[in-house]
Amino acid sequence: MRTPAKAGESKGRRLTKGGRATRERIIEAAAELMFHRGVGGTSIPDIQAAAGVSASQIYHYFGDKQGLVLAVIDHQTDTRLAQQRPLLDNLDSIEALREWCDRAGNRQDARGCEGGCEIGSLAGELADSDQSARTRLVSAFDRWEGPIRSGLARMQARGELSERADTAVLATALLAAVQGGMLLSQVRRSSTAYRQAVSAVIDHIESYLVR
Amino acid sequence: MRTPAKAGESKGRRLTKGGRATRERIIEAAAELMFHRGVGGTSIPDIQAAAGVSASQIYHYFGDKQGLVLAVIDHQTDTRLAQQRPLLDNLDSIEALREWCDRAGNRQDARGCEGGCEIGSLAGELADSDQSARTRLVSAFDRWEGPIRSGLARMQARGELSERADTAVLATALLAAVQGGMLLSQVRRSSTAYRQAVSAVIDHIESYLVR
DNA sequence: CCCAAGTTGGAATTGACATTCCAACTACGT
DNA sequence: ACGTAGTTGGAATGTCAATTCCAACTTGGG
Repeated sequence: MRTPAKAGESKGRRLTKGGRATRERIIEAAAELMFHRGVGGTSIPDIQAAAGVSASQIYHYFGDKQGLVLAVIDHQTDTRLAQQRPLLDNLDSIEALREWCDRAGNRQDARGCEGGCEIGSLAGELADSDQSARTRLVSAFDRWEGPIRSGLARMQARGELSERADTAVLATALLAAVQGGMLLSQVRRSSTAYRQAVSAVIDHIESYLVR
Repeated sequence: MRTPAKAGESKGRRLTKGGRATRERIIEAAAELMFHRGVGGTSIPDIQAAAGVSASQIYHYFGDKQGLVLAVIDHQTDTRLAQQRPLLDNLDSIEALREWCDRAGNRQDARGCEGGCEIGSLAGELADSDQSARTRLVSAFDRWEGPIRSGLARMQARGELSERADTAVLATALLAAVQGGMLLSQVRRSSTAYRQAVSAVIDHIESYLVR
């Protein structure tokens, strides 16, 4: 017996090929707008115009604005992580860590340091106001931090990283440096702070290298 | 010859004792609300109710909502920095750094990890949408980072910190760790990430200690 | 005491936004 | 081909926010 599946929840929902495409188009347009103007600064009419759809379509596929926001969080998480692979899955050397961080810095420069981290921005705006959004953001950060920790753990298992190193803590510290660095860069319109913050933490990780 | 001073700009403006009090009351109520609900989530009517003033008073003292937001940024910056003194002005030992960071962590716990950094939250929301807000946020972060760097520089001048240490970079890294750590803590509702992130950077600074 | 300037209340205006509704249209399995 | 279910357009609704206005009240200096 299938759950009735309220409108807007894609689970168990039947979508035609066109429907799926429309749904995607809406999410992408919304993600883009929300990244640049914030969730609160992005209205449904804005999204309608950007995606070229009517209001009823948005409500048909997402139920309400909050539903759309949740979908945007998941979409940004998937997209961002996919973008970082395969680097993200091979962070098991200092060079790999530096390369990975450097890529994000270049990306930030490429867009003139406008906007910070796609996930971090959503987090700052939604963490306190939307409980279900916060939950998804928790898992977004977990999905991000996991591969970092795994890479460090592999280095440690191979004996390259001292046993004294707490890979979980180091992974958290690096993710925090990325987030904080991005925020400072966004405000200062220069990727320098990001690069310095991240580099300092990697230097610290490097200090745990064996021999 | 005095500039005409448009309404809402306090410079050169004549305020009675009561006027100044009202102005302060509005800023404080607005700061509180904006911290909890975000700038976009805080309406003028909300502020009216919280401060116990009428709409005309807000517009009389600040011109428009943006003017009020700018005042809130400055207020939060002043308040936050004042709150951290005298610790902030004496960050010239590893213990002092740890103590200072620890205080912020306890503060975060005390409020159940709701809300992140007062300045960082404003930064995330306003950096891309309000140019003049961004400018003030730049100076807010500079006023914050300055004392950190000064403390480190003093340690270095005293010969406690290696010449190889770049105090400016380390100060930026620490501030970024604070910001990123606060964001993660806010999302995860646990100060652990903040403490770990900040602790890792201080460990790194410690590695530059001479002998 | 008297006026100019500062302060306040509260209603009115204007516009936008989230959301709903329903009628028309289309795809697809049987 | 047929009908159910999915899809779409676009107008209508109700709410609420930002801002303006103006008249009345207070204060402080001369």
